[in-house]
Amino acid sequence: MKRWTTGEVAKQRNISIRTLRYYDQIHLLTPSFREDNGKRYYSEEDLFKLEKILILKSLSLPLEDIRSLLDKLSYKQILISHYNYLQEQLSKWQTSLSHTASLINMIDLEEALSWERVSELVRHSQNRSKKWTDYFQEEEKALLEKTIPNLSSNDETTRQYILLLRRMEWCLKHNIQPESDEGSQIGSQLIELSNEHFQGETQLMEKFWEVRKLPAEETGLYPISEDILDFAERCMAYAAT
Amino acid sequence: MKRWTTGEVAKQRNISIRTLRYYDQIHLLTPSFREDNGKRYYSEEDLFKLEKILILKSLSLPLEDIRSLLDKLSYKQILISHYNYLQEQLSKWQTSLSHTASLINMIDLEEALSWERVSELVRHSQNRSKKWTDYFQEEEKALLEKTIPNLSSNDETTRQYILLLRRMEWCLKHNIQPESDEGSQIGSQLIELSNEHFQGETQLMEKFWEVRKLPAEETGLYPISEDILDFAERCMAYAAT
DNA sequence: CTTGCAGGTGACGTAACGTCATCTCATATA
DNA sequence: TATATGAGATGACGTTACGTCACCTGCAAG
Repeated sequence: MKRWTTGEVAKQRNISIRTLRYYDQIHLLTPSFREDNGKRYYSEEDLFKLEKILILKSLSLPLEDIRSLLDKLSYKQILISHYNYLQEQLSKWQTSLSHTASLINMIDLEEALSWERVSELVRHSQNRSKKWTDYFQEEEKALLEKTIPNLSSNDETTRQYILLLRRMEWCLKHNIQPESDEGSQIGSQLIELSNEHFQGETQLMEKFWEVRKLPAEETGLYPISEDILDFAERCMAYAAT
Repeated sequence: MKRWTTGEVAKQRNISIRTLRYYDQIHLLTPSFREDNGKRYYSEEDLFKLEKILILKSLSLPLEDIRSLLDKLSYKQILISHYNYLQEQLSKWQTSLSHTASLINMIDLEEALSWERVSELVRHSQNRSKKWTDYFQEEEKALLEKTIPNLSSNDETTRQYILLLRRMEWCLKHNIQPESDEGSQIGSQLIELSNEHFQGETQLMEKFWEVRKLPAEETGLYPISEDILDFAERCMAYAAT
């Protein structure tokens, strides 16, 4: 019966030897064999168990929960709770990301950072933090019924639009006409985007309007005026020449 | 000149007293005044600084970085690095989320958990972890050029479609006809979704095809067959009656 | 005089290891 | 044969941003 040393297992599964020793220490994964000198040897069964552990770890489950999962196998309950937890985390990181992007863009536009302004928006969307055990009482329906509104507006297309919107704002501020190199660039990018995901002017504008609500509502920054839509149309007209 | 005690500040900014003491301890925010008995008193200026700290903290910046940001003010560099870091984190959580959803769905379908199968997909998308200092060398262009592909397919619409796809798969497996209550439900939800985001059959199918590549590619599970598209059409036809 | 409250200071605990420093044992080499 | 090397083992401390004791103090109310 083949047995593997810590080093071998570590290399195989691409984890550190320390990790294996730690798992032994907390009795998550105890090797089947131990030589007199203390060397650990892992059986095939052990490797299988390790496999499970790594999978569950990849779900960002805490090791303690993994341990109870491994034998008690009340999979579903715990996985659903975990799913809800992940969503919360995700939206938290998502908020951080969009705030960070906002700050970067503010710097880009060489505005002084107006802390009061940013402060507002941050405090507005402050995350009341829960622990994932809190979700434990929720029933399974949570999975199916739960909508994920905080992720709804973060596809690549939207981001591209936002970037363009910012650029156009900058142009307006600096009195740069749509009939310029910059305007032509913006226009052609708008057209490209529109070709990529839509096929008619109508739908582009529709998307535009959808996006338009975004920055004011979600980031609290850069409310977008009619001027910009006008500017956009002129850019595209100019770029089309 | 007004001065605030720890308790007052804590209540105002909705943080714990311990947090304030900790910030004092690590010299992140030292109150301007100190009574003989040791009581801390914060000035208006202190509150302003605290405000900045809380904002930066909401970007999930580590406190040490916040400290250096507060005076050295090399905002942009550090924010961009941080932005990249957040993206990495986000995609990591995203992966966890979709893996978790996959596992839950496997349980839903009452299949035995085939660890080997899941193992494959987990190992396939194993995150080589970097530290966010690694990004520090990247230039500013990273922000503009960086695409965000790992988020591109996680809007609400897509998720709804995926849920419906799973349900239809389940129906096919259990020989439930599109001309049934279940089928009618699915059909009307499909129509609703389609009305919500598109206005024609053509575009619905387009989106469908786009989504179709998803599960096989991203989750590695449940490759979707022509049968399902057929099933979908019949559901919608039935629901329309 | 006691009670309560609002403040203070250590000190330990947390999750999942990374990173020493130090030790043992077996093998390969000079 | 003496020794250098490598692969293993075992503590023990460090990490982050605080939460949570235990215990002390000063001040006003009952």
